[in-house]
This record gives sequence, C-alpha cells and structure tokens, in this order.
Amino acid sequence: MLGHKIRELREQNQMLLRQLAAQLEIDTAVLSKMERGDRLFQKDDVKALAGIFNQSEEELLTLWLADKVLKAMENENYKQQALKLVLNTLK
Amino acid sequence: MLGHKIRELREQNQMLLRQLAAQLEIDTAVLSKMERGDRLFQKDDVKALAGIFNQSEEELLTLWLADKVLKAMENENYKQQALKLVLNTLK
DNA sequence: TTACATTTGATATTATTTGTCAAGTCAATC
DNA sequence: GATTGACTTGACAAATAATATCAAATGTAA
Repeated sequence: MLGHKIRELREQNQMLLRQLAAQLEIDTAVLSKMERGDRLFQKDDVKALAGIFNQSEEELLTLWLADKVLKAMENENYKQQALKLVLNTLK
Repeated sequence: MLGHKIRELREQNQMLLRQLAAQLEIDTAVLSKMERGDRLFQKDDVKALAGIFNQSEEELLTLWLADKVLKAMENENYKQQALKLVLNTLK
C-alpha cells in the first residue's frame, strides 16, 4: 500500500530510485523492494518521506501500519473476524 | 485474548499449568506466559488446544490471529485507520 | 515451615528481518 | 546488435527479534 504510493509520488516528482534512495540513505535495491511491496519501509524513512513529498505523516504512517498488519496476517485464515475483534477491543 | 480464554478453559477443567503444558509438550513457564499474554501461542498449539478443550479451531485461531495483529501494532499510532484500511482491502 | 502451583528473569538457541553487493532484466539509443 | 542507464532479483552476511530452557522468586494453602 505504501510502496505504491511512494512510487507514484517519486514518479510525479521525476525522481530516480537512486536519488530517493540517496536522500533516505538506503540502498537502491532495498528501496526498489520497498516500493514493490517486497519489504516494509523503516518507520523513520516513512517520516522522512512525508517531509520529502510534503505528505501528512498520518497518511503515510497509516499506510505503513496497514502493510505491517497485512504482513502479520499473510497466509492465515479468519482475517476478517480477527480484524473486527481487534477493532472492537480498541474502541 | 486467547491466553485469557485458555486460562478459563483450563481452570474449568481443573487442569494444572504443568498438566496442560505436558499435553502440548511445552515448558510450564512458557505456557504461563502465553496465558498471561506475555507471549503468543504457537499455531500448532492452538489447534491442539481446540482439540483438548473441544472448541472450534476457528474461534481459537481467530483469537490467536487477533493477538498477533495487536502485537504487530503495539506502540503505534493510527491503529484504527490502518485496521479499517486493511479490512477494506480484504473485501 | 513445607509443599505445590505459578511467575519472573537470565541466558542460550533459533528464526526472522535487514543490509550489502553482484549479477540480471529491460528499454531506449546509438 | 552493442552500449547505456534504470530498475530488479537473488545470494549471503549482519543485526534484531522470537522462542526455549532452566533456576530462582513469589504466592498460598495446609
């Protein structure tokens, strides 16, 4: 979810992967994987990205957390029931 | 969530921690932590517990997955927004 | 006090995540 | 069809986190 958003923002800004990777001080290969959803971003990088692309931290961190949750649940059954349970316990 | 349920079931069945731990072939100390919510159960143990206490796997695995999600989100902000996002992407 | 059930904390083991780098693919241009 | 540049992939190492094991601590009832 976040990877897709970042790729869009990067392309809108005509930046190369290696340019953005340099700003984040991470390896280009890793950023490629993050944008493609193979890896999670680091939380600090998400905050930096909000600054770089002038997006709200809330929006990007929400997407990031959603990715984390999806990863925690991948290959499991009863996802929806579990999510609803969690939502209810948070209320 | 699951730990609490298992403790209830164990006490209803007048079993000791070490008895249940023996059935699951895990250390008593570890089971204690699992029931108290300090640690997640192993998925295989959840399935075994459904058999031992004659509960539906679906119910217990749902509680277990909810615990996993809660752990993945602990200490983060924007939990509810993220969960709603995930729920929507699953639909 | 003793005996027993449970909890806690320290350490060791194992698994997962993350970083690094080289080689690979793919288009565009020459 | 060779070269260049952007991106992707996969293998391996390093760092981090999860799990197991065990001894000691706590709590409690007889």
